[in-house]
Amino acid sequence: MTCPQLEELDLLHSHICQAMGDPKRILILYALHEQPRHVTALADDLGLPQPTVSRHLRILRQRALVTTQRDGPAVVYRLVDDRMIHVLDEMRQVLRDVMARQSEILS
Amino acid sequence: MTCPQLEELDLLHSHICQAMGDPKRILILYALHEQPRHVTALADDLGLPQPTVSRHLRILRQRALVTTQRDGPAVVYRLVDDRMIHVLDEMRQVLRDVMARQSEILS
DNA sequence: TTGATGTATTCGGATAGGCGAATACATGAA
DNA sequence: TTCATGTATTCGCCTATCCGAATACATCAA
Repeated sequence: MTCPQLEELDLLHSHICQAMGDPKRILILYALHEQPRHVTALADDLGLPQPTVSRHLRILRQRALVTTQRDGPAVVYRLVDDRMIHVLDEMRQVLRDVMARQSEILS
Repeated sequence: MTCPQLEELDLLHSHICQAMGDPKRILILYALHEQPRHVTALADDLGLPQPTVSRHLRILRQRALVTTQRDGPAVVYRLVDDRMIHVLDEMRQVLRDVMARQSEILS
């Protein structure tokens, strides 16, 4: 890499964005913000297959966005930091504003 | 898609995250926040090849994160909305906090 | 129209990411 | 230990992403 500014923190930063760069993972994050949940509960609530949810959760855990806690044979997933939801909300709001401005221009 | 909650806005939302999910694009966004720039200036300042920067800029433009303005044969790129930088900063801060908490636990 | 400058695209190859289906693994109760 | 429940992983396949290198395209001045 010839770009000296690409340091470790930048990589981690982009990893976090990447982790949120899948619509199903965004749904999972919002669902866990609403309430920590077992994998199966999450799968049922979102209408997704359990292995799919489990795979996405692994990614979110590797990126330190969610954490786990055993509950008998089940595993409870919860957000590590609720501020990430705030970040997502802000992003969503900016997106909405930009879209609104664009449709103003087009009309 | 069997998941009814996966609507258009969710897709756009994840597209934005995805757009920021590359370290070079994060650098580009911060550089443009500092100052709008030509493609070549951006490439020089970041130490990246011009075609690479151009390709990344196209992605950022398609996702409505940056906008363009001709300046003779050159093209000036600028951020559509500076709040996206604020979002990135917040994300970075949360990341830092989480990392700090983890190293506390490990020590 | 030609040349200089600046920008965008194409091509090919390598890598990563996503999914369904099947299956392996872990935990606790009986 | 055995079973039931819940979770994680593997496999094969397909698609998406990224890059370097080369090249095409756009704009303006002369």
